[in-house]
Amino acid sequence: MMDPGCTCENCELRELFVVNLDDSNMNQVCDGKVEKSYRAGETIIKEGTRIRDFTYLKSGLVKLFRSDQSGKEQIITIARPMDYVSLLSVFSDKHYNYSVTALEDSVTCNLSMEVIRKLIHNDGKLAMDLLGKMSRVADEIILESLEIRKKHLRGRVAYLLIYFSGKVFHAEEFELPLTRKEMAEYVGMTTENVIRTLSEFRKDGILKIYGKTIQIVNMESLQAVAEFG
Amino acid sequence: MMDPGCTCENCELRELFVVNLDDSNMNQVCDGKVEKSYRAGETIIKEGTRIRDFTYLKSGLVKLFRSDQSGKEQIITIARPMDYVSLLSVFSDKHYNYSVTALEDSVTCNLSMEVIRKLIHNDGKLAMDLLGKMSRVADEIILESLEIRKKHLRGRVAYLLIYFSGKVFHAEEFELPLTRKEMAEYVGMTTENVIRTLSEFRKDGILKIYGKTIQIVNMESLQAVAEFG
DNA sequence: ATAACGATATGATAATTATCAGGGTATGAC
DNA sequence: GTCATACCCTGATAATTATCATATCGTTAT
Repeated sequence: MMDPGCTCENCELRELFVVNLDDSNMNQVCDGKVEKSYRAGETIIKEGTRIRDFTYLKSGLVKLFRSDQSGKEQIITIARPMDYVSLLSVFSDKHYNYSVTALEDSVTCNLSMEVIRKLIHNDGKLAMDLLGKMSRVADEIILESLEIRKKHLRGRVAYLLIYFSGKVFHAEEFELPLTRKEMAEYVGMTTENVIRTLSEFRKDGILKIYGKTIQIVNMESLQAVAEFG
Repeated sequence: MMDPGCTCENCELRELFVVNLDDSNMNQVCDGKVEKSYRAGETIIKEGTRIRDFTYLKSGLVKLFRSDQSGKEQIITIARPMDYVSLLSVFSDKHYNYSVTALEDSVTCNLSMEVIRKLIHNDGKLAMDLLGKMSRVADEIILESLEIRKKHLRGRVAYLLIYFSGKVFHAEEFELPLTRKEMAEYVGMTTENVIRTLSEFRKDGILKIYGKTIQIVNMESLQAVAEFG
């Protein structure tokens, strides 16, 4: 008999994570599954915590970051629905070496690492699937970081705006899910310079800014800045 | 009967890659195996090339890097023996998005991706092993890049010297396997400033420099610089 | 309502880093 | 041998970026 609380059969994640999982395995995963809701700003994972779950983002938006001794934070990446949240150290480490907090209200799906490990042992297709995903995610983070590193301040901010517009919100007008300070922590510059750069873009007629709401008026210019400037 | 050219049984890599591979699988891997030698400076993998092999570094030292349109190179990481060489995109991509060249004379062991894929399908232990390794390698690259990003020039150069001294050569005196230009490409600064910074360390009595040979005279100071300066 | 706080904003200045311009030396091609 | 080329080195200057000071705005706590 099925656990009545198990809704994985209809979960949109099934397709991604467990394309070819048969029903018996499916139920195994489901039994260990926990869904958790978080409000914007809430901590989902705290650096240093023991890794017990394999965590997916079902809806919302989160940031992965780490803090140094002095408490300053560096944002590693931003995860969207269907992304891993516990993506980096899950298979190589006992403890998280980064934190995760919700930027918007979010829901995660937590599967027991225990169960995942067993499944991988028995299901080669799943293993290949996971290797592919991990590989792609790591790849993207590394290339993005190299990309950002070689840009000047204007290019970095432009890059970030294009990222949100194109990859996250699919719109030329959107509400920034990050504070100016967080934007700075993401692309490695100071808060003041993020603000200054946004103001410049506004003066140049590239953007309109209403607090956290950004409207990209001239996408071509912005792209040119991201590319060269 | 065994292929007489197959020497995997005694290969030091066996331990790493195929700890629990049984003899039948072992032979499968061995049959598709090719060992290749490269001279310092030779290209091992060229960005954009189709991925066919799963490549290990058996001996030597190599750099992974990518080049932008204008031909400028960014070094992603340096791989030592027992490291993957094809580490990033192997499981997620058809083509390499980075190049690899030998810094010292090197030998690689190339296994057919085809065979690896099949093995993973059938061997859960191997799959977990690979997931763990990939996870660790990606983790290290990402954390290193964040680490370097938050340092000033002096800290970056110090970091690099400590890396070579501690992780690669296990000695306080060693021959730099990178040119000053490559060091700059690794830590994201200009060649001139790498040279200047090395000179400063020399004037401060932290290093002795004889061309490519570096002797770390005052490791405590160097570590302090890497940490704070 | 007011105080306290954090986020946004801008300007002036200082610090850091890149660029440019000029040296040298070594190495391999011819 | 000498030519070209790539590497190493240094100084002067320009460009970029961070820091510091200050002000406004909005939110929350009291």
